Amino acid sequence: MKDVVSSCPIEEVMRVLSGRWPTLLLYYLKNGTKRFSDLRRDNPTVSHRILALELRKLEEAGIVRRTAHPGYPLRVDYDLTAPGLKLVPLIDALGGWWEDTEDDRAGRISSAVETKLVAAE
Amino acid sequence: MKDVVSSCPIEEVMRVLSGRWPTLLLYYLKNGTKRFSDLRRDNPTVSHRILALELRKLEEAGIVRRTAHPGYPLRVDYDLTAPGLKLVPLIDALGGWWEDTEDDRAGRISSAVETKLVAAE
DNA sequence: CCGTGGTTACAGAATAGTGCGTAATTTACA
DNA sequence: TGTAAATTACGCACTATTCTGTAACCACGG
Repeated sequence: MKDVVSSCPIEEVMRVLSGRWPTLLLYYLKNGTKRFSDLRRDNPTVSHRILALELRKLEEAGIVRRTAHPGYPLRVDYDLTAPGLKLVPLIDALGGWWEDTEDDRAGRISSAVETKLVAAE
Repeated sequence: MKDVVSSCPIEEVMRVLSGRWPTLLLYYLKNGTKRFSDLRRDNPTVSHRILALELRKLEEAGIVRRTAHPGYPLRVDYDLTAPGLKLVPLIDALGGWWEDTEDDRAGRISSAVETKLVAAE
């Protein structure tokens, strides 16, 4: 995949929010600080490797803050940065949109454009 | 992977918006109706195949409307449905968030904004 | 033959999951 | 008392799955 120097910020946002986990992690982190194992419990379908990678990606994007406490057993906290917190309502808005428009999207009654290949006879 | 019947709508939204193209297509379609070849021109890095697939995904999600005009040479129009139009400002908001929080995300100095990156170009 | 919108077939790239290893301290238990 | 096992947050190597791209083909009127 080429590294196009995208002109629009939307492309850049999606570079970090794309995928199944980023928004979910935002969702769980908005309730407050969580540890690695908490996040794994919150959503058991993500593998530890991917969770670590996704968290690092979010950290590098400045959305999540990682705090490693010295000593053993290791303890690492994750929480949202200020930008991360500001992002949450936007993500929620997307979820709201999905629900609000459910009928409209599913029904697809949008118009009388039923001109479907009338090649029949 | 398993098909977890995701409890939260956010996961479902991301299922359709994830990836590089969906939001970009939204972006181009918000200016009005476009044909397949227009969209290819708008954004030359997407392959023929992927564009067709992405458009179909968006159509199935009820975000984009496909209108095939009978006759040859083939002609197909794409435009946003009502839900799709409502989605646009939300996507824009994400872009705005990305720009607004740029210093904060990059600098990660959550209390003071000191050096603004001067993009000299 | 060309151009349009789309599909299929195959290949290669990207992404995700599994399982093992690590570190220092605590606990388990004969 | 000694030794083994658990804990926590990963990293690494390997495999499995999925995604994306390329190329070719179809339909048809001109």
